[in-house]
Amino acid sequence: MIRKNPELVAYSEVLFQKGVDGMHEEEFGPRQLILEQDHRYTKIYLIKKGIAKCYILDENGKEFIQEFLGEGMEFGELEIFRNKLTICSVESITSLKVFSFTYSCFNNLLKADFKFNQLIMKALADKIRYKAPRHSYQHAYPIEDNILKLQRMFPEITEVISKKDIANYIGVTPRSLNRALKGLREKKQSS
Amino acid sequence: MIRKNPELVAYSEVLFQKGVDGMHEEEFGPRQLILEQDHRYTKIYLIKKGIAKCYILDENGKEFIQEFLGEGMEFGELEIFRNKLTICSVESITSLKVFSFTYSCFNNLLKADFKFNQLIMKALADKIRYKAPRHSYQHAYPIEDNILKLQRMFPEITEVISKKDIANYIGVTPRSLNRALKGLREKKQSS
DNA sequence: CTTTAGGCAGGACAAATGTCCTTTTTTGTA
DNA sequence: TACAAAAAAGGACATTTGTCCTGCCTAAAG
Repeated sequence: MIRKNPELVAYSEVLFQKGVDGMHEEEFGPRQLILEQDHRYTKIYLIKKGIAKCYILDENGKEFIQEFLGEGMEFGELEIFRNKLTICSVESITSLKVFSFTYSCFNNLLKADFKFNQLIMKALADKIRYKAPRHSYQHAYPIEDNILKLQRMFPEITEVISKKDIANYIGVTPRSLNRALKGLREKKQSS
Repeated sequence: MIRKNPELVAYSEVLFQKGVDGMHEEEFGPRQLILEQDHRYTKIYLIKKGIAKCYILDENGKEFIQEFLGEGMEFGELEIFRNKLTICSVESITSLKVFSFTYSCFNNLLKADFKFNQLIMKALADKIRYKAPRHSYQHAYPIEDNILKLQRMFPEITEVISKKDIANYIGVTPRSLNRALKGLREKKQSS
């Protein structure tokens, strides 16, 4: 559930070593807002190290977390294909090391480097494959089942990510998350 | 909410006229299962005419509709990038005319035809942009608001798509959909 | 004309989740 | 160590949504 893409980060490292024009290394501290929803940017980012969250804020100020981004995940890339505003905000959770690509650099790579093109294509397809079942699962199953699934897939989750973020990821209030966690504790004891 | 991509269908028409190898025209009747979840296929489809639904079935047999596909929408393409099983089933609603691409044809086009490559890249990005806010909106707002939004964006929806499908698209039971519709009718009267 | 199957509407109740608080625990800092 | 601020836990109640039925209506088939 903290998504990764080692292949893409490895290949980007190679490109960077080659001195591709328009690629840079950058760093961010924890809890920094990197992209803001409904804005326009001119760079694409790829995480080398650290964790970020990508979320949508609705008009009531509730945040709905789309995904947690780990090594090799890129963001800000959707806006290059159509000239549109960002749909998500991205904020670092831990401190972050990233590669940044200028738009023209990214476009050049897509055109001239078929391996890069393929990797980005795969990354987009993975994002779709990831998003689709997630929401239907969350809708169709009670909160407790969602928590169990999370814990199975990523046991150390509570050590890295706050309760509030976990609740926003599952799409429930912290109150409901607590209730479900209590329910699970009780079931565990009695068994 | 019935998504379209005229640019892609127009360009595919051009490719087909050129006689690209591995492209075919096919037709389906209404309510036909074209792709089944958790299976492997060797073709990619692109809708020329008609409407289909793309949905996920969970273990309890509930279906959650991901999107309604109209002209220019492609499906079966996610599985070509990673060698994986389909995550959705796709079923025609009306009768359907489609182009089909064999995997090798599709791969060749991606590699040799940059315009095609770009169009597919855009289509993937659009799918992501479409899915993200949809689920967060559905989660964050009551059913009535979701219905109003649907009706605003697509007034003739009830003429094409059954109540059950609409409910499965919003992610609620038909009972809840009815309740919400009744609520809306009452509000309308009193105003 | 009757029969039957399927879609649609809705009543009654149960269960899940949200809202609004208060209390407890943890954490960071003077 | 002590204090303030933030995060987490949970009680009480309201609201939303689901489940399980029943009945109505329509259309297609005998």
